[in-house]
Amino acid sequence: MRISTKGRYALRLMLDLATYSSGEPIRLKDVARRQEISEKYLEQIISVLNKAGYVRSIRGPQGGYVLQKTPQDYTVGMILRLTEGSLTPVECAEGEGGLCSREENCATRILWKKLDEAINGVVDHVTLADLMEWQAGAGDDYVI
Amino acid sequence: MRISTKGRYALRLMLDLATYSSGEPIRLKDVARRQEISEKYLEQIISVLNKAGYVRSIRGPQGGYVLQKTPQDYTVGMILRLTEGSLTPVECAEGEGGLCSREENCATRILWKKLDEAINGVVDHVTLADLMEWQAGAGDDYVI
DNA sequence: GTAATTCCTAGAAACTCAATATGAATTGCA
DNA sequence: TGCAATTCATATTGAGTTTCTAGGAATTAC
Repeated sequence: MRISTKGRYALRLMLDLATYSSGEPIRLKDVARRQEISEKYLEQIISVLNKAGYVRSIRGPQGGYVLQKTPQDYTVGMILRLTEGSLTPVECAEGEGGLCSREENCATRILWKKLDEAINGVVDHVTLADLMEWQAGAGDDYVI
Repeated sequence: MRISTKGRYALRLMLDLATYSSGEPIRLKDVARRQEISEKYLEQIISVLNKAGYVRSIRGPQGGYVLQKTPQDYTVGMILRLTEGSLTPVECAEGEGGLCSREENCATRILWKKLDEAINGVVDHVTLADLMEWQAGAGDDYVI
């Protein structure tokens, strides 16, 4: 039950854009160098974020990317779900059901729903702005 | 970030053994029929549970499996970790660290630790006995 | 001794992951 | 106007994982 590199890199990418934001567009090459991630792989990842309107791209020399909104407008859940797909641990735990004949009286489904809620409780309440604060060193005593 | 069928089947297998326990050993063939899971696949899964001492096997005719302990002695976390491997969402969030050069001031690591705690908070507090109760229909108003 | 069961190992088809490769499109600037 | 820097789009690939299936060996109640 691992978060893939795609989701993790997307998060670091967005956090990098937030951290090094200065009005000027930020080149992917610089993100790749700072985060030690392949630039080509980052291209694929940011393409998803771009199509979703999470970042704005400027082409050509002096081009790059900027965040579309402020860091507190992006939850970790938004970014992970976009790049990673659903975060629900079991398919039958999302939506209203109808996927499984065993659904009535299915004890494990109740379990998966609880697990889903616990995961959402974290990812939907932490924002890029929180990550920036934690980065500054105050992370250990932050409580959700 | 999905739980694989192996972990889910292991849980249903253990729950089935708990539910249909009667002193007599329970044949895998019956579990397979009730749970609609391939018997051959179940063999592989129960082999892990057997080696870990979670179930006891009786060979030969009238053979089968029985739970080694009572249902409240098995947490969902024990069963999933055994069959699924670690449940930690990102490798660097388990143990004491030393895996990553970026570790100091790594905001995302703090996030992954929080997510890990949230997941453990569910799986380490729900037992097979809880699942049995939920199966009986009282699931919806159960609160951890 | 036979049939019912568990036990063991190998293999295979499909899928996912984590990139890499190649080149086209766009555009600021000399 | 043309060059170079950047984003954009698509295809491919190698490794690994998942989810089984296959075949048979070992054990044992009757």
